[in-house]
Amino acid sequence: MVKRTSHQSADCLIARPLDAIGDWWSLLIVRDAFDGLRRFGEFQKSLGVAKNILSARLRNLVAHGILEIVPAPDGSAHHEYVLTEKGRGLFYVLVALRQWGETYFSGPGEPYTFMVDTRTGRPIRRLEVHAEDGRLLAPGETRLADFRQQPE
Amino acid sequence: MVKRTSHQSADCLIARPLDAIGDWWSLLIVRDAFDGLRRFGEFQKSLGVAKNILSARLRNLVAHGILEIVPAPDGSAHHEYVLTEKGRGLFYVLVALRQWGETYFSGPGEPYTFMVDTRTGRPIRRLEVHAEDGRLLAPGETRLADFRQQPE
DNA sequence: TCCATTCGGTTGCAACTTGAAACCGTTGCG
DNA sequence: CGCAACGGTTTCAAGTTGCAACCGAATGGA
Repeated sequence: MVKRTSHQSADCLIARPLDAIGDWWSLLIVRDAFDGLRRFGEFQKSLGVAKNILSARLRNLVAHGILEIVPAPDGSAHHEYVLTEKGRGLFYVLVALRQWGETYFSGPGEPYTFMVDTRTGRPIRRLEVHAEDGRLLAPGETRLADFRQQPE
Repeated sequence: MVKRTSHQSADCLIARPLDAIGDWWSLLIVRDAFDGLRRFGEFQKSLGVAKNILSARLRNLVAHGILEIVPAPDGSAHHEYVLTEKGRGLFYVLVALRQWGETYFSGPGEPYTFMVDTRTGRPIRRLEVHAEDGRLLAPGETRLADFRQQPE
């Protein structure tokens, strides 16, 4: 997608995930996959993206092990795209993005939706970052550490 | 950045944050801002991005209220870019991305870094999604609900 | 004081990417 | 069979990216 070979950031563990995802469309595809969408046509209708772009993004997501192609559920000759375990790991990224969106982008009067617990239908809690000892950490109360600095 | 006016997804609360951020570079800029970088040149050196691109991304982040320009700390005539409250809200997105990266992209033998509590130097906990009643929710155990379906 | 260098960009331009539309083989279906 | 829908690929114009050159203001040094 992007030529990341040239720009070796100190922190590849943000850049490489971003590179694997590919672009914004891909993340919206993953979101739709969480919503149960599986077929090329479903994604295309939901996102309104050009078919060649969708095709390329799906191929990239499969190549990076985020989606996988499963033969067919109903014996149809068409295949479907489903999230892998790795792909389901992006759940937390989507929750974080969505809560940020809820906080800063939900204008009044808009069709406001939010995430609820499927079982109870009640809203989920906000994400929190906790220290090992359980203390709540605010943005900025963390830093990056080399593994050698860590007691194991 | 991207013409999102035409593709009205059912769930704007993922798409609009993505649109506000702009692109991958922008998220790396925000990450660097969390690491304490503030100056144009610092971002440029850290990311290795072309100056016109960096310039455009910084302008966009400021326009969306994620960064703000502050005059100068040391009386210098140059200004600096710092995270706003809204920008600091992206912390959870970065933590989620990074934990996903740690899980699936840290090859053995690589310079492995991870997030630690600044106070204790110990690793932070993994993000979790909790229901209102505190139950731990796995990926897929949530759905989107319209506010009208919600008891208040 | 004067010159050189760094900082923080803008501009020009070639290469690449994106996206709308047309096309196309296969599948499902009456 | 015939025909529409599915799941793409191809084409091509328009837009974006990124390298490199440039540039003015601020800083530093002799």
